[in-house]
Amino acid sequence: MLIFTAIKVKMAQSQELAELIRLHRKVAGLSRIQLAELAGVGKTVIYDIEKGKETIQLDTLQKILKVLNIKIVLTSPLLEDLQNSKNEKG
Amino acid sequence: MLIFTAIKVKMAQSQELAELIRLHRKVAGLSRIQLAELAGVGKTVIYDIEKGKETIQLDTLQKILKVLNIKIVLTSPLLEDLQNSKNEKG
DNA sequence: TAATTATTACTGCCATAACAGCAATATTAG
DNA sequence: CTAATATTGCTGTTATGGCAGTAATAATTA
Repeated sequence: MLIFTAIKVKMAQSQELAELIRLHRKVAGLSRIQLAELAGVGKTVIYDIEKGKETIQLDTLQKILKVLNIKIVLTSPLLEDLQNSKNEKG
Repeated sequence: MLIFTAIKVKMAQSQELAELIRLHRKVAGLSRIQLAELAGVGKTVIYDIEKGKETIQLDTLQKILKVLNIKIVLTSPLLEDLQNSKNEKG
């Protein structure tokens, strides 16, 4: 488990999707095939993503992220404003 | 600008991508064509997304989100642990 | 109201994402 | 070490996402 220590720093900063997936998969103790089966996608997609492909489809990515317990959060100034004005009421 | 008030609640909860994009586009005062041109994608994609298509490609989505100033953040228990142990050092 | 312009909805075509299958490369057991 | 197993890397094929062009609809103006 120590092997990952090196990756950690890089990971947390870069947010590179490829390494994010790879790290989570490794920590979960899954092979690409296992992850693919759990996510209900082909094994090639896992390979592609970890190779850095950015043109994968959103729903495919979501299936994979779900298995790895990774959440996608969308934020924006507008959304934060809405969130605030909701608490304050208007 | 009040017209959006109704959407707000639904929006903030559902995080539905379609409405998220649509709202941001409207607030920015952009037509689909304008948004498409700014993002460097075809107009059809905007139409598809706002229609609820989930099989768009990640890079295409990112181009659009960038124009609308929406950020994608990925979170997970593992990532939070790494973040914490980084501050405490080990 | 009709005419004009802008925006949105739809369709066929082409490039390619996702797939299955196979080759190459670790990893483990004897 | 070799054999057996697991994992990863790669390729050809196929279904489809993204595109340009067009039709339909909505908004604007006279």
